[in-house]
Amino acid sequence: MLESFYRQGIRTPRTEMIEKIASRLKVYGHIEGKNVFYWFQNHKARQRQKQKEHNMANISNYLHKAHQPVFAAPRRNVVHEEQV
Amino acid sequence: MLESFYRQGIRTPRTEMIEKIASRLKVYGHIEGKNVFYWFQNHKARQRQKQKEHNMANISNYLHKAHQPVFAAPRRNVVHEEQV
DNA sequence: CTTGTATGAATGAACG
DNA sequence: CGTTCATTCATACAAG
Repeated sequence: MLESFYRQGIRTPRTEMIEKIASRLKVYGHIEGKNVFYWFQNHKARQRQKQKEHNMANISNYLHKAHQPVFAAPRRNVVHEEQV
Repeated sequence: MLESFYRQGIRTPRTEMIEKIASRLKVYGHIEGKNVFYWFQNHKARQRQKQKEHNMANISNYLHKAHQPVFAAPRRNVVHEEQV
């Protein structure tokens, strides 16, 4: 249920929403508002973390295997070539 | 130690007090004034949050379960309506 | 049993 | 000040 809310775009629900969700979850056990709050906090953070690691992996992969320079700006009038 | 200060009523200490506390805490590690400052700021904020959730829980409880024929809710300091 | 991992909780730091 | 973010701690559980 929490994940469905998350998928619907809810990231950092307001206290009101939190309490509403918590009250619906209470049928399954002792759920408090702060539990819901922590869930969203953690889920968002870990989603970001995952995304970050994913990007890092891609970049790393790219730097090691790839062929084209990453930030290759069109060169013009290069007079003296330097080693980088 | 910080909590004892807090319990004694210190909420937003002045720079002078902050530095005094920080200097006493330095024996335990690299404590700076801003660390003490953040501590009081966070502690106060989270104390309020807790209180807020407590109130919300009561309200929620009231709205959902306690359908006693009460006509007036003689509550004061109900932090229920916020921005819309 | 130990090792790895998922997750709730907590807290320092910082933003708007 | 209220809220959000990043990081860490602690624990439960799974894999080996």
